[in-house]
Amino acid sequence: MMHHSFELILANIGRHISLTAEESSYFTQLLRPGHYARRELLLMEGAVCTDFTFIVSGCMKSYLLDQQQKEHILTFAAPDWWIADINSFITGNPGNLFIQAISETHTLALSRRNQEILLREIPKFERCFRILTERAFAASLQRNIDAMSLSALERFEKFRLQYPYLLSLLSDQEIASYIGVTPSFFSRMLKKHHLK
Amino acid sequence: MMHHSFELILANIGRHISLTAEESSYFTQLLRPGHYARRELLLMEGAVCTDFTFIVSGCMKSYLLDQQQKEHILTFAAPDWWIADINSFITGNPGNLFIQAISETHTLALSRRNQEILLREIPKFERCFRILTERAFAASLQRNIDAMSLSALERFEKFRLQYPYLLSLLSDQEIASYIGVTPSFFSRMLKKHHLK
DNA sequence: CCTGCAACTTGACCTTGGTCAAGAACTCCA
DNA sequence: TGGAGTTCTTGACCAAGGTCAAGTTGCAGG
Repeated sequence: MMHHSFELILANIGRHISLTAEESSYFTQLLRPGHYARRELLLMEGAVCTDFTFIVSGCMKSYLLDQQQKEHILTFAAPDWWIADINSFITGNPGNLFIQAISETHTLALSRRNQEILLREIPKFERCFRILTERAFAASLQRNIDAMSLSALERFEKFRLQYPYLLSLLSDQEIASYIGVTPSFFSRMLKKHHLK
Repeated sequence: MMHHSFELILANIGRHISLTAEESSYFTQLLRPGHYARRELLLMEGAVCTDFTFIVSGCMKSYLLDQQQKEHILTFAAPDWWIADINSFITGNPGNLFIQAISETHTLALSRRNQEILLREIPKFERCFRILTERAFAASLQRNIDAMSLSALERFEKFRLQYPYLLSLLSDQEIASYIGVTPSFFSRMLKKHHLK
């Protein structure tokens, strides 16, 4: 069963580079399994994000609180995705994001220190992380584009087409926060367009 | 003088990895110098972005036109920065961004093909591009956060503090587009707050 | 030096989405 | 199974920022 829990992450990595059996086990032994209850925090504002975290099951979100303590969701992470406060992770400085479990979640964490060891011992992981980062970067740019050029309704339509799986896991508030509107406006919008 | 034109890019790379003299010259010979007049396009919507482009002097912007043909600026690139339509570059599909020179600009282009050769011949460049991408990714996430949690005025204040150098090169329309407001609102905002 | 276009400004009005507060509807355990 | 907290909905009102069009200013090229 130990073996079983690494299947998803090895498949994830295997999409970008191929590993021998030894390399795979070297890699997996650098991972730290974690378990979070619904609403449990993985990271708090002001803490240094020391881990790059892979979601095995469940779902997490990263968000920040603005000056008025309003929550703004930056990303969701479903199974087979990674989550971190990248800015804090790469600089080593305290971050301003919270990361929280939306439902009961199993994770595998790769610490900064272990990532360095991994990259030194198996340099082809550089390639893997480059590709993962490129994709996440492209997704983030697209979100900037959408925020600038689409209406709230269009952003929601796009979200539901792109992440139908997440829709069922999230509260309306969370979807509203992600697309960048208030819960009350979101509720009105759904009603007006008979989307619920 | 050939040598001189590579100093900036070698310093840029040198911030992340160290290269021998041979590696440096292997790298620079994979670069294609380019020159663009003010307003000249480096990339058009619908074209495949085949190059990762380094700005030696001058300034460029990437932008898209929305359904109503309104321009939205995604990024600026001053000297010592890279610019590309990352999504098109990594997928090889036609992109939806334009890249255009704001002033007369000298560039060094690394094509996708040459990047592959470079990564194969000198694998430590994987690390370099991973780090460059991570930083660009962190900047993009921060922009998402700012778009969600700051007012137009706050976004402008942040922009002028962060990129004072760009302020002098850009028209008000371009700044307005980048911070995500119309030129007329931007003009009113400056006046209201005595910012000009 | 002048002209013609591009950039900026401004007025009047409009739209999208926010605020605050109160009520209705879930749910999750004890 | 029955509260106690969430979450969702809704009304009345508000504010940030957009639209359109008409000036004005500025400046680059002939």
